[in-house]
Parts: sequence; structure tokens; C-alpha cells
Amino acid sequence: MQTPTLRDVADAAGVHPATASRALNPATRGLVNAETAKRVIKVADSLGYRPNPIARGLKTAKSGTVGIVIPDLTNPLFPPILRGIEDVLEPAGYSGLIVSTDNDSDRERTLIESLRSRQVEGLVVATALLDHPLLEQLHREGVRMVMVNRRPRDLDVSSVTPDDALGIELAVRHLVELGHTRIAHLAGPSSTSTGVARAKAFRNAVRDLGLTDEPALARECAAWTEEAGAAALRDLRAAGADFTAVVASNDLIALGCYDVLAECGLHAPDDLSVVGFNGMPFLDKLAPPLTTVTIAHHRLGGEAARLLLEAITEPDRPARSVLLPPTLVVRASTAAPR
Amino acid sequence: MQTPTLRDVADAAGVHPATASRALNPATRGLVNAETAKRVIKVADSLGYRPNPIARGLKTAKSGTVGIVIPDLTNPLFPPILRGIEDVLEPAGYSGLIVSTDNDSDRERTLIESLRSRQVEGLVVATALLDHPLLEQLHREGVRMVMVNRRPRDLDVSSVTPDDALGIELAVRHLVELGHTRIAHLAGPSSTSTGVARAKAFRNAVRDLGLTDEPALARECAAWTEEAGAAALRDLRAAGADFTAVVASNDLIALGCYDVLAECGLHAPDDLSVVGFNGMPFLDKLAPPLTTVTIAHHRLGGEAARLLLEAITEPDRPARSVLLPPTLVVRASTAAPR
DNA sequence: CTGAAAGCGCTAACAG
DNA sequence: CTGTTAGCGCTTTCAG
Repeated sequence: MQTPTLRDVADAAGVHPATASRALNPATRGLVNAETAKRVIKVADSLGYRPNPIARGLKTAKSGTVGIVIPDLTNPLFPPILRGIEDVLEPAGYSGLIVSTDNDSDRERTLIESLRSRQVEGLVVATALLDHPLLEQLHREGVRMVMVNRRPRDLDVSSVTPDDALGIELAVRHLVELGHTRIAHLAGPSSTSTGVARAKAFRNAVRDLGLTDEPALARECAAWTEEAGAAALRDLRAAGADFTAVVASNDLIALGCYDVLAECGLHAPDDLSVVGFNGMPFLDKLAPPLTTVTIAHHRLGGEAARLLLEAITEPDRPARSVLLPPTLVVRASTAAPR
Repeated sequence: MQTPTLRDVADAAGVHPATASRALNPATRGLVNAETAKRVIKVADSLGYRPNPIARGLKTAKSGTVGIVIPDLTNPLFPPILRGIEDVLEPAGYSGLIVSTDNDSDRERTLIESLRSRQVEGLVVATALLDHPLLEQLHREGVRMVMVNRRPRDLDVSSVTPDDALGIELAVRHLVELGHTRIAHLAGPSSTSTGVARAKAFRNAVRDLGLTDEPALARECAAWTEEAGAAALRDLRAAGADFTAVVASNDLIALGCYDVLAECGLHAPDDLSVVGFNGMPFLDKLAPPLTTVTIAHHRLGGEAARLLLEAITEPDRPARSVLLPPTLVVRASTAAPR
């Protein structure tokens, strides 16, 4: 026998399917005689009945699902964000459909199309670029969405992002307090809000702390990756820049710095102090353990999910943006300059 | 205007919805006049029509989705497996619904229930325990599934797992060739096939290579975690065991060994050679870089997805088990004993 | 080759 | 409080 339907339950309980439906749905149970409800429920679970949310969705135009759009699952930044999202979604009776765009905008378009055809009620988006036509279009079409980690410029959508300015300031202040005066910055791609915000925050922090802001000490990385970080640092060194510390725009870029140091037979922090950003796992096991600005990624995801659920239940609420405060975790990759 | 339905397309093209349906579905397009089909298709995409897979699923009892059950997304072992799965699913027109059980069997039951109610056509399961009543029950109920990474004992289901025996043999042989004769093993939980298989393989390898198999040199870890690995190594040391190398049953357990060495002011490989298993990312950045047995996790996932699709399209095929060959990656955590 | 009709499993009016 | 009716969007007989 196949999985029983609402009809089977109704027949077995001697009631009409509509009554069974009402009895089984907590929200409408009040409309039904308590006795009948009890009986229906008993029959239902003796038959092992389990409602078919697909059929329900067809009728109610609510799927109980939201789409989660991330660039790359293998980037250790995202699993904790996903966990945070799921931890909020699940108790609310929603489930998340996760897709990985691979930083490919065609793929992103296709995957979001497929999410929409699956009738997701909203989107949590972690792939935002500063200038992101697809997201603008979706927004115009009235798709409910929340940005996490990054956000587009000029788009009135809710978002949950780290307080990049504060994070970078913590990093720079730490280096200045150690005595560094020539500090380089390896910025993330300028196509992302985080890349731009951190680069700008770096310049501000440097000035605020009384150092001079030297453009020659900054490089933009082509991607948020180890390879791009390594390339940027090589470039900086090749240009003859003189610096004793580097603030990397994320941890992977910082790892790229480690690679370059190893190539050159140099060591952190003796030859160069290095600070990362994000607080990936296992950073404490590196050689040397990496000083980094840490974000509570779990919370980042949780807040985003909460905002999305809110947008779903109260569509008229204006967009809100949440900034999560970072903390600096000092480890052995930073020390006073020699 | 809302997203157009098949009816809208049919009306606009001046045909019956049934005809439009046939024209739009490549599989039934042959049943329709080529001209008509062409016209319908043109109208469809001028309207931006996109079929509703939910409604289709309701009728055809096929959802185009499979469930993916993993213990914990934040374990770096799983993202590459997921990638491998998605890379196979997607071109086949399927999508994966990912759930994270958190190693909690109640949660697992609930989540699998919810996947089934969402009409998944099959399951890729990465949470298998050797003795796993829930999976046995699902199997009896005819749920199509494929195990990945681990598998239950005595259950006739398809699986894709690493060749644990070969992997451990590579590790032990490497240590023996370096001159080690007293080698310890930190086994994974004996509730999992990988834990048991690797422990057994260790004993065999030791004997085959002419050493004596000493039970006093083995400990079972309570979990596949850093903490459990550390606890096991502490225990071994406290018991006064004498050994110069340790084969950890996975990389996280090996990281636990690093923690204990650091606590005691000791260093790998001088005081103890350490070998891991899995080939997690960033192992090359550790202090010291970890020698490990590497598995192509991406392929592990890909093969599993392929087997599942096969089981879906040809339900009568017998179960198959695929063993993926590991390779040993030698880094600086192993050296000749002092 | 195409239209008519029925129905997948469920819920939302509307009566009674 | 409960049954009737209708229909979500699509596919699939079955006729024509």
C-alpha cells in the first residue's frame, strides 16, 4: 500500500476529507468538534498519514520553502551561515533549498529561476555584487529577499552584514599598537560591498590612527581566494613596497600571504605580521596561528533567516539592515615589527 | 500579473491546454504538429512561461528532487561530497534537498520524514551507522537510497565508500618504511563502518608488515572530532603506552593529537609522527603540514548521485558498492623515529 | 494530430 | 460543527 492520503484517513475515520483536513491542521482545528478531531488524529497516525506539502502548496500558493543562494559551499565561511539559517527556518516550519552558484552569473540566473519555479517564498542571497542587475530585477518583480554577508549598492533590500568598518579598525589599531607604521592592505574584489567597505575602512583607520594613507600599500585581489591573495602580495613585493604588516580582507587571502612568505623563506610574524578577516575554522592550527577579525557567522545566517520570515509574514515592513559586531582574535601571526 | 500558467499559454496560442502541455514537454512533443509546437513554444517564452514542477509532480508523482542526509555541514569532509552530488544531479534535471542531522537520530528521523513528505525520489545518506534501524526500515519500505562514505552492515543497499583497508595500509607502510615499529591507532567510533574497517585494516597492516599487533596501542575515539581525538591520545599516554607514531582514523582526530602535543610541549614529527585520513582542506598550512590519506570526496559524491539516479530509473537493478582508491599525501608530520 | 474530461492531494469558501 | 463543491496547474487517458 502506498502512503495514505487525506481521503484514506477521512474514510477510515468516517468523516469528510474537508473535516479531516481541518482536524489535522492545528490552525483550523478549532473549527472542529474536539472529539472528532481527536479521533481523526488518532486514525491519521495509526495509518501513518503524512500530509503532502506539495499538494497543499498547490492550493495555498505557499510552499514552506525558501531558497538559499551561496557562491560556494566549499568556502568554510558558508557552512556556519547555513547552519544559522536552518536553525531559524526549521522551528518555523520552513525548509531551505540550497544552491551553489560557483560565482557564475549565468548559473545564478538559472538556479534562481529553478528556485522560483519551485515556488520558494523568499530568498537568502549570499552572492550579492555591488552592482547586481539580476537582484535588481528580482526586487522589481517583488521577490522577497534578504542579503547576507554582502549587499548590493542602491537596492532597498534587507541585509545582515558584518560591521566591516569596525572590524578593519580593530585590526589596524592592533597593528599600530604593536608599533607598526607601514601597513599594507590586500583588498577583496571591488565588485563586492565587503571588498569596498573594508578597503575604505582601512584608509580611514590608517588616517585616524595618525599614519599616512599610501595608495602604494594597497592591492585589490581578483577574488576572495588564497591564490588571488598570494598574487596580490607578490605584486606588492615586486613593486618594492615597504611594509611590516598586512591586513588581508579575508582569511583565505591571508593564507595566500602565508604561501608567499613560505616561497620566499620568510616567516610571520618576524618578517611580516598578518591579520585575516572572518574567523574560519582551524586558523588556530596554522603555522603560525592567524590573528583575525571574527564574525559570528552562525548569527549572521540566523538573523538573515529571521528577517526573511518577517518579510514573508509582514510584506509591508520596510527593509532593514543589520550590522553584526566583529571581535579581534589575537594569535601568533602578529607581533611588533623588527 | 502573476507568473503565467499553462492555460495562459494555451489561450494565447489558441490551443487547448493539453496540446500546449504536449508541445512544451520534449518527451511528448512528437505527438504534436511541428508547426503548432513551434508556435506554442514561441508564445510560451514570449510570455515568460515557466512550468510549475510542483503541479507537475502532483500529477506524475515525480518531484525531480532527491534528499541528501549529512551529519554536519561544518565538517569540511562534506561540502566537497555535496558538490560532487550536485554536479551530477543538476545536468540530470534533479535537485538535491540537503538536511543536516547533527548526529541526532531523532532529528534524522524527523528530517527524513520531511524529505519523504516532500516526495523526494530517493536519498543519498552520509549518516549511516553500522547498525541503523531507521535505514533498515526505510529499505523495507522500498525507499531508494545510496550510502556515501559509510554504510550499514547487513543492508543490501548501494554505497560509495573509500577503500579504508588500502588507505590504512598506505599509512602504516609509510610509517614502517620510515623505521617505526611501535605504531598506535586512534580508531573512529565502532558504531560506524569506517571506524571499524579502519581499525581492522590497521591490525592487518601491522601484522602483514611484520610488527606485532598490540591492543594496548589502540584506542577508540568517542566521535570523529578533534576533542575526541585529543582525549584518546591523552588516555593512551596516561596508560604509559610506548609508541613513536600514530595513525588517526581521520584528520580531525589527528588535529586532536596536535592539541595534545602542544599541551605537553612536544612536537610532530620529532616526538611523534602523525598521519590523518581524508585530506581535508588547509592541512598543508598546519604546523606541521599533516601527512594524510586522501580521498577524492568530490568523486565520492558524484558516484553516489549516479548510483541513485540509476536506481531511480532502473528500480530493478541490484545494489552495487563502489570502493574509491585513496592516495597517501606525505607532508611534514611524519619522519623517522628519533 | 488535437480537444474533452478527469484527477493528482489538499484546502477554502459556502451552505446547511 | 460538518459536508458540498470547486479548483490550485498540470498531465493523461480517451475520443474524435
